[in-house]
Amino acid sequence: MADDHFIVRTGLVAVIQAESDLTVVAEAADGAEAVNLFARHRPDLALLDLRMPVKSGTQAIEEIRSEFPAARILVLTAFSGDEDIAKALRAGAHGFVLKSSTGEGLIPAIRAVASGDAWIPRDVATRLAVRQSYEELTPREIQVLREIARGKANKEIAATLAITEYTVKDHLKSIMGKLHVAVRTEAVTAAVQRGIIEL
Amino acid sequence: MADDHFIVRTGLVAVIQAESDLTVVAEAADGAEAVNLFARHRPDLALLDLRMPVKSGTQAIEEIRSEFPAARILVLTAFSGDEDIAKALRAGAHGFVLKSSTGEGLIPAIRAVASGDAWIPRDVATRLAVRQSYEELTPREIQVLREIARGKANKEIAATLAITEYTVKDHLKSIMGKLHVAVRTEAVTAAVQRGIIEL
DNA sequence: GCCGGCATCCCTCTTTCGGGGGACGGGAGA
DNA sequence: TCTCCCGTCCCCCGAAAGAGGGATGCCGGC
Repeated sequence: MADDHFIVRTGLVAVIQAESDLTVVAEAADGAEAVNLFARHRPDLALLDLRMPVKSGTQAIEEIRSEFPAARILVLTAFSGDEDIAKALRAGAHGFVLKSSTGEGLIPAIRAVASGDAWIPRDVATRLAVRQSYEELTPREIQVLREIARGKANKEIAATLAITEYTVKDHLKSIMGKLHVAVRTEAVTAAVQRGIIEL
Repeated sequence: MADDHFIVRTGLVAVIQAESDLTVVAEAADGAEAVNLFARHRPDLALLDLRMPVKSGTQAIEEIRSEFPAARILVLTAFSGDEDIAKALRAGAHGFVLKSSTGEGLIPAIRAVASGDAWIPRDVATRLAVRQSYEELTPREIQVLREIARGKANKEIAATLAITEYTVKDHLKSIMGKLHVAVRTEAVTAAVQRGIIEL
């Protein structure tokens, strides 16, 4: 089980240990630790937070799955832009639990994922459907978007990325088209809400 | 003790009950419940999350302090824009604990605040100092800023707020001046980071 | 071998922003 | 009272931004 908040880990342990057939075999505070501990303990299931220092939950999932293809992985997510969830799914997660859920939400998810089923709450599934209404941004576009979020003008972005202002404007056209927005400011807020970039 | 996440509440209870001289007398899942339970139980200390549904932590603090001026209040905050922290302080909080902190961070804070001292971690104090480097936005300015965050053009904002475009531009000038930024997009990101607006 | 997506460059034109100034009524406080 | 801040309106002007076109080279998949 991995989460960077000590309080949350304590809560999870308390909830899980209350079930006679469930045991927490190891606790990690970041993604890298999670990967190491998984290899050492080979648990029936990994419960991972997505936002963690050192190595993100998504990265941890990828590494665990590449080394142990049979690993069962349940993601614990708080606010989570849809982008994070989609990435975690692509990385190989089998289920999601929202941090706001009660023990009655968590325990069945653990049992389901451990026994080989998937577990995707309806609202998470809905957000994934919404997510599909826009296309994926290319790495270059995300790079440009990050600069825009920092308040840079097209000319400045062109200078830092060593391209012309024309190209920056083209990327921006593409970004706004994909996100279905008309101005750069909204492109930034939409991207933040979807978890494409962070502030 | 109040937090909207069941898992967090469970963790807090576990950590606090482990101390022989500390007891959790009541748990609330939102701000309104927190105010009610405080009035019923009159605890030595209230441990409150800032971001809660129904009624925010800050509102809860205000109401508790206005009814029970001697109430001792410790705030539990996760990421927290500086604005939230400053508001909580003005509302009458006596201390702050970061959600990432361990039991060794939480317990001394509880004891300190309960016994009448303040408890402000160094990094929180630093952020407050940073916060003072910009002036407070007026209600009208925040209203304009919210529209800007939604991607509205000055002309559109003027229409929805029933003022002229000149006035919108003037507010925007003032906003950018106060936040020390040069373009509207950066004004939005700066305001979000500081907790002045949300997305 | 062709097609699509990515990244790049280029041009034009209209609209919007952003910065500078000036002005006024109203309310809160020294 | 006088002053400061808020909210409002107004003007000018240069610099961005956004929308429309067209064009090239490269890579990977069918």
